[in-house]
Amino acid sequence: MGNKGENNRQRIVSAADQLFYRRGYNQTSFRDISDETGIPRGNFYYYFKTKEDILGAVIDARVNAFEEMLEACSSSASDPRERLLCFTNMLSVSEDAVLQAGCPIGTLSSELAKDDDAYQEMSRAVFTVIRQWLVKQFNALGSSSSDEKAMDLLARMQGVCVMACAFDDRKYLRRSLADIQAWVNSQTLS
Amino acid sequence: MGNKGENNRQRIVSAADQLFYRRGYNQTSFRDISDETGIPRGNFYYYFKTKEDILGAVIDARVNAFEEMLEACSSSASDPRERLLCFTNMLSVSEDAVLQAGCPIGTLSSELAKDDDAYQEMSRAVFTVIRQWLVKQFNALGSSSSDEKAMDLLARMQGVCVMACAFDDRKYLRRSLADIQAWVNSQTLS
DNA sequence: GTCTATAGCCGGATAGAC
DNA sequence: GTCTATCCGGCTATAGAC
Repeated sequence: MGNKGENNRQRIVSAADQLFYRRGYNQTSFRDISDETGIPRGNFYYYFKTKEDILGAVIDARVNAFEEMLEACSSSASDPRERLLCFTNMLSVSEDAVLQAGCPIGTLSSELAKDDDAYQEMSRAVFTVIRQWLVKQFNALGSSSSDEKAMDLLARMQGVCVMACAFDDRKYLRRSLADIQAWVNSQTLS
Repeated sequence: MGNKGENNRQRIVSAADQLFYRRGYNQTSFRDISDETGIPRGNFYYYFKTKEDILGAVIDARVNAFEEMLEACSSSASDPRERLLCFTNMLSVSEDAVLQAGCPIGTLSSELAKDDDAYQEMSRAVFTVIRQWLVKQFNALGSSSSDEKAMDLLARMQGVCVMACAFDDRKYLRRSLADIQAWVNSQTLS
């Protein structure tokens, strides 16, 4: 009952997470994950039944990571606008990664939409966690149609990621984040 | 000197175009294109040296198709706002496809960003054609910072495509297109 | 639990007959 | 120009020793 196995499992998920982001799910092979972790290819099947199962574990890990991040934003301020700014600031913290590979959630979702349908529903979970948290913040601001605003904010950030990555344009990314944050600040507390 | 060869070449590019859109570039095999066209796999190498060359031809075809489409929008109206609305209406015309596979330009760009760098620059060409046309229209409206507005409009449309596809949400897509078009209409002719 | 070897399949690419 | 047969390598997945 040692937890060495759990360590290895986590290391596989963590490496797969990074690789799925930087190369894409379909373009990441077991060999890549093996090279990254030093764990032999054959061992993966002790922890996971299929590659799809690894994808599921990666998505679970991302859901957890975003839940923690959103919780941290919730804790960092009581003003919902401040919380929303904390969330959008992700685009600044991850600037280099966004320019190179886009948004991890958006690009995975777009990729999986072209594979089997079951995959796409898995990836939607990450968006859903964020969407619901955003709805809470807009509700706290007394907004009408909070879900629409949540979707609008998500869409705006996704669009900025797509374009910033497509043109590898750091200035555009920074300007657009500033625009988004100005919009958030304009959301009045009724 | 028959043009039968040119026909086959076009049929390959056309089938590849569709498949790259619906399944992704990396997930489309020569076998897929062969099944779709009835042209044997081996023949592809008479028309193209590598799969990458087929990608190049597909991107060229898309550039041409968008140039024609934008030209049609230019011809359809003299009011730049009307022209911009004509362009954004693409999201309505391609509703089903967008819900299933996202934006053909954006998703290809995101996919290729994770492959070799050279690929990504190829795919940027399609965005660039549209971007320049949009700048012209905003200039005609007397806008300041037309390029920023062009990028903002593109980003907004990209974001809507990502989210509409992720949630397979037709209502959201329609509402967001209406929002975008309202924004276009609010761009005053100075 | 860990590791090696390998099966079985499919990918892009090539050779060469017609 | 068209088509078939095939090479070679990489992929996921499995078998089985330790």
